[in-house]
Amino acid sequence: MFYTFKEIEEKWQKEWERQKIFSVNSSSGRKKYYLLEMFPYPSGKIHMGHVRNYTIADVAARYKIMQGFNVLHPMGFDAFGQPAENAAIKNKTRPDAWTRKCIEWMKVELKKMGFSYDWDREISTCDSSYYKWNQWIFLKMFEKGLAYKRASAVNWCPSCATTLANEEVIEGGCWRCHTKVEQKDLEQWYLKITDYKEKLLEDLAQLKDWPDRVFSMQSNWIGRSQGVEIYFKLKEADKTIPVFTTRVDTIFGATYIVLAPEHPLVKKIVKGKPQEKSVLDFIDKVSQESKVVRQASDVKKEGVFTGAYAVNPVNNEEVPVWIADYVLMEYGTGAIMAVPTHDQRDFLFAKEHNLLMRIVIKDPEFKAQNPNETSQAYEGDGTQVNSGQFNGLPNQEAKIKIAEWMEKEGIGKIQTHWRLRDWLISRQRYWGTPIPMIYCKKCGTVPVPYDALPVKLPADAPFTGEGGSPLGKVKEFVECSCPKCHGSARRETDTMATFFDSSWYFLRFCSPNFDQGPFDRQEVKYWMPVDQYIGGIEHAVLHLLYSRFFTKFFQDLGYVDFNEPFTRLLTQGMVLKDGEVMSKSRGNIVDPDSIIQRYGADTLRLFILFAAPPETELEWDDRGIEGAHKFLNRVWRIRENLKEKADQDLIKVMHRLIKRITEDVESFKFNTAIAAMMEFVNAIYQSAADREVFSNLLIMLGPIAPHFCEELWQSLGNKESILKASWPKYDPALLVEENVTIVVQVNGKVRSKIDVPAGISESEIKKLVLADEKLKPWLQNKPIKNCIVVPNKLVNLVI
RNA sequence: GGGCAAGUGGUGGAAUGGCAUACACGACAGACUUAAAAUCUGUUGGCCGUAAGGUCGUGAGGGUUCAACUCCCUCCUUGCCCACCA
Repeated sequence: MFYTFKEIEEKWQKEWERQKIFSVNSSSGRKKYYLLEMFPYPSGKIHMGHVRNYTIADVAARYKIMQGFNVLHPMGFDAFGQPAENAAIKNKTRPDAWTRKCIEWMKVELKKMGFSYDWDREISTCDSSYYKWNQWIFLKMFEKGLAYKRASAVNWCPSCATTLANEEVIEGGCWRCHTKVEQKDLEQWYLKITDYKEKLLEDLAQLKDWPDRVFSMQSNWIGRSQGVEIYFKLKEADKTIPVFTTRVDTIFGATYIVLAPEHPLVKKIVKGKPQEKSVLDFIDKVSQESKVVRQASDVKKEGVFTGAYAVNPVNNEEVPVWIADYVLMEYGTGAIMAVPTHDQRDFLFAKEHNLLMRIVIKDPEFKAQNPNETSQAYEGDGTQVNSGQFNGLPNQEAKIKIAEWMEKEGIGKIQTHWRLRDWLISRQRYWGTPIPMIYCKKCGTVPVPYDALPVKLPADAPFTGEGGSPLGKVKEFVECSCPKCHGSARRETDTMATFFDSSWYFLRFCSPNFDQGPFDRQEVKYWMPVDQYIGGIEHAVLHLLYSRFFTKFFQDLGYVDFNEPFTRLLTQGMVLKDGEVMSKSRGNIVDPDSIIQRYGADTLRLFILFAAPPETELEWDDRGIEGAHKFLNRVWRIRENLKEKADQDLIKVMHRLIKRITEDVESFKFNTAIAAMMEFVNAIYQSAADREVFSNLLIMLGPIAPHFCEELWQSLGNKESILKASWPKYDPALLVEENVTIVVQVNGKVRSKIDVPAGISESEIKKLVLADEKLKPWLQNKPIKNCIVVPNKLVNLVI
């Protein structure tokens, strides 16, 4: 006999919607709880990753509702982006029509899962009522000098025909299509996220409930490194070359310096020298190499001598100036001091080109003082040698002393360098938020006035896929009048990166229809910050960093009174099939809808929570889903055998399990919570359960299998939704056992178990243990050296 | 190259100093059935043993401890992040 999941699920989905049971407002007297999942890109179908993400969140939401919280649990769509445009090119549709259809399909599937969303708050970033506020935020940033336009070498994806942010380049390829990224000189809009680098790094410390992984990924990405900028004077010209180092303790071993080939000084210092031609040839060669090739770590380090010399300021030694491909213009000062004995790259380069080496840090384990005897650079700690007045100091101590001394002497400056770059947000794409800027021949770059927002995206544009901004081809869009002089002017035709849209959507959910600003400050004050955020680890750097940046910006504007948007973060693991990530290209996709058809949403929810803890990878198993379904049927049948009065022992078991399940659900250990419920059900089958016992089981299973439990709850005669029932409490008095089983070990090995009354004294336990017949062969009258007693648990006899 | 995480039965996993393998899947057996499915009830880490029981066992090796999957050190493997970053 099976429960009829299809009818039951449809019935309750309709009922929840009719009652508007998940609609919330800020005027409730209850304590707020804001639960948020990373909103999806509307591709049209939900996949197992979505199911897992949203099921985890839904259990938490329903649990919090039952705990009496005022739970905000919204859903929306990150609707701008390239796939819509690509689909438009392929299927000859319009991106907005395609996107809206996808959203409708997706909503149907999300609703079939029974998720507890407040659909009244639904937002789509492609609605002008949303992206109007993207433009508003952009203008505010422009006002504050945080949005600016500059020409520079940018990452360019030839396949997507658009620029990419640094964060969107993964191993030299495009994050979306993996095409090798090229460098292109373009004038583009940037956001000055670097203004917030210190705060973004420091405030990570507040995020105690974030996974360590995300924490370290963010701090790696921001990449603070402390060191010294050292000034090397050029010998023949009145010029100084600053270099940056984190190893100022090795300065006395700096026997040459190396500039990046693009370094502006290079061409000046080689002028007229015999080396001029070889240097220019080398620069030419390097410039033709792509960044990817150049950054591959196995490539041999190449370089040439410039013919110039500089002076090492600590010992006035003349050192040759080289250029080499392994020095990058983008990092530090674009020039390095080379210490071949204590840096492996410098070592290889010096060997190749026969450059002077000098040991300045003595490896405590290694006796050689002659660099020729070493086969690699020593990068560890040691004692200073050949380092003038700093000889004999441990290098870590010398690092500080040398830096201070150099600052005093005016030959160096203690400095901090950062890896974080400004955020490039211009995209040469149609399906995004138009950047609200106007170019006037007379007035220059002029922002669109606030009251002229939104700058609406024209309904259609010619997509050729050939690159260049499609908006540039829409005459009615481009041509406009200058807000200042009213003369003829042109609009900016690039659109914003879609990560802009998702950097503040969590604020919009607090007041999704507010039209006086991006959000209602009172509502935000009530709901924010997000108490629990749930999503994929793939957003650990991009989206989470940008959202933190926006939040800090709003704080500086005085619009919010907190500095971090997400108090707790849970990053759910991926769903695998046969050990591999489910993907179309691998052809190992399991479609959630087919599982819902066959077993129902409740079974799918139960399985996906039971199969693995939320943070770890989950291996999809078709047999496991059968098991989950069987369990629900087993619960269903309990109702037929309810007794007038439950067995007293079962009640005790129940209280113990209420404790365990509550603790597990509270800490998102849904897999063990379900295991405990299964034990509970096994205990019921071995015993006699009554209505109350069964009700408690239903309430606790409710967040996991909501339709199923609502139906049984109603069949017990309850008039209101199970969501209005309060979470069961356990009676601590019933947890106390009269007898406990004590494990008896001899020399750490289990040899016996004895039942004793709970809470008896150590000496009584010892007496009982020594009387135990089972232990006789092990003890054999050997003297007992030690006896460890762990109350109510274990005794260990050491002989 | 650097950083972080993980490694437990046939499988997913549980236990974070105190009985290793909870719970489930799978497998095997029994009950019900003309039969099958479903359901219910058992058994199920390896080795030795008819059994009682013994013994080995949480990637490998070492250490701390009365006691280690758990803490420390070395190594191996896998995954993720960063990376000619000075």
